[in-house]
Amino acid sequence: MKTKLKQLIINSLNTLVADGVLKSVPENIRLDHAKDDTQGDFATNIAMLLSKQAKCTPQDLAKKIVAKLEITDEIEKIEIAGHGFINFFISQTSSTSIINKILDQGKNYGLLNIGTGQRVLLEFVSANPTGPLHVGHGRGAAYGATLANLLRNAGFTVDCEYYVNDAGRQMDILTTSVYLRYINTDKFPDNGYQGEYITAISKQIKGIKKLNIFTNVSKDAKDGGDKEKHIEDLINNCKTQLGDDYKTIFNLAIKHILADIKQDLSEFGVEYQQWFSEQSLLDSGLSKKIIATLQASGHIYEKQGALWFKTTDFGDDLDRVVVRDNGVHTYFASDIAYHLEKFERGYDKIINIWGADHHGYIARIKACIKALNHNPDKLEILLVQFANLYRSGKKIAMSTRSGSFVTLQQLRTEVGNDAARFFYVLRKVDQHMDFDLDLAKSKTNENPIFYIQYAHARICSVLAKAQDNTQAPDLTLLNNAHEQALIKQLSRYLNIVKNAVLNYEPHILAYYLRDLAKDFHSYYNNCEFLIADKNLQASRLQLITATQQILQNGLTLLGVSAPEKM
RNA sequence: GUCCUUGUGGCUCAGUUGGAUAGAGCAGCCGCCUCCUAAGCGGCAGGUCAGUGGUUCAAAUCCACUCAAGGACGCCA
Repeated sequence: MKTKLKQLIINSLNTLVADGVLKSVPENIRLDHAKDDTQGDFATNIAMLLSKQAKCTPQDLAKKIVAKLEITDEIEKIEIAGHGFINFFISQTSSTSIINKILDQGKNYGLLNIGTGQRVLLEFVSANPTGPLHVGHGRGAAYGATLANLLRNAGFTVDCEYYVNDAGRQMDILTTSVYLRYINTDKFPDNGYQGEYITAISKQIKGIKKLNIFTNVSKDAKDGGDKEKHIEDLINNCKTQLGDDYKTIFNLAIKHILADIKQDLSEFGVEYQQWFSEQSLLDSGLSKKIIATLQASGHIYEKQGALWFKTTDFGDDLDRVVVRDNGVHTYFASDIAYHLEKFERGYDKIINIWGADHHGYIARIKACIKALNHNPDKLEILLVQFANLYRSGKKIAMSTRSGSFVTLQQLRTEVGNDAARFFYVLRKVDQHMDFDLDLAKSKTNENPIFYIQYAHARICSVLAKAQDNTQAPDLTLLNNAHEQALIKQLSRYLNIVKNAVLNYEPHILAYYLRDLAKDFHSYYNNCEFLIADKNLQASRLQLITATQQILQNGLTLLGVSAPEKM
């Protein structure tokens, strides 16, 4: 309908160009859904845009455009508003046709072909495997999974990937922490991982010697020493004294934690196609090879015993270290290799969803992509702001290291998967989010997810009670204000889904579903469906069945269930 | 100090990419179950869109500056 109208407008403009009124026709014509009934169904601002060119007032130009407009029977009337808007009123048979379209296509209604044939790599969460996921990760998980759904719905082939940081110092701290719990020392370091899950893992260790690894160790912070040095010494003792057993403990720890994370995400409806190990980049030598390549091409230089990437050549404000003077590769070195690897896998689009704290990394990652002769525009980095957690009106401080945090799993069991998925996605990602635990836990109607699901359940309930009706529906009977509002809302769905995916903004869909549910609840309270007039009943049931379908399709995209009963 | 994000009723947030009288939910007040699920509906009240200037037919939206909040700026991961 919209494209048809656009074509009619373009035709009209073209004849005006031929008549010498206009010089040229713009490529893009705005045709929006009007927000008010008095403004018709669609509105265009074209007359205002071109009035200067036509050297007349917007109103006069609008009149000329309308005069040249071919009237089809789908258009009921056309009005020119005071400012120069041209408002189109669509005939009823044409507007109700959306109902049949939705019913015909069912689950497939809303599929788009924007991304047909394009492959997307979507990386998200990628939390360090040093402990369970907490509520901050939950936001990235919900957003990423929903974005994947939207992209697939738009025709893209999407691979979701989790980058596992299973290399580096944090892994040593993890391993040492587990061992310290195993030997059950009372001298646990400040800088170790103190969560209870560490103790749980340590109980799985069997047949490894309990040694005193506190010999020749510098003081911890609480004794006036340096906590970094303290744990460094412990790690070294652990490694040298345990030998091969160290690796055993390491493997045990990471296996457990990863299994936990996978299960957690899976229960949250978040599935990955790939889990990419950082260690594999070191093992395969790819990391080393790339550094050599970059060194050969002059992008990496040596200073004070360390290797530096000249990211300033590509817009970064400082050069960055890739290999420390002790020979250890930095996290950044792995990241370069990882991203190169991603590019070489041949995706059309690479999307990273990062926590807002990684903001400083964008410039340097894009820099090395340029240095490696790839197109940095292929990589899109989306930042998700932190979710602050509030309990009893107070912000909860969280730290993985100290073990004081609310896990994603705790949140899920407290508020339920549906509410959690929806709540997370209800905010724009670049918006700081206050997650009020008490509010989310209180199962009242303050949570909009119940409102939407309730609308769906109500429709199911009505349809279940409806007896078989052989009467054919006559959609022209759907002419009261509630019905027209609902029909209009349904006709917005395609556009909503399109906007949500193009902008990577699932919240657009979330808000739409709430609006749709509102129109339905209003209809429900004002009109009866199961009535004596079987003809009208059949028509109304068609309308709410279409509504049910859209609610279902939309909720599915958001990863939320559409219950038949509540 | 440099960079990023944000600033919209008492609270939490939308605002279809520059459009028509700035919208929801919660909290407040007043109404609606003999009826398909009251987890619902209807109504009232509540705003100088942080501020100033600019761009144009039109600015919450774009530009500049100011103010305020949060974050990022390691040979950490």
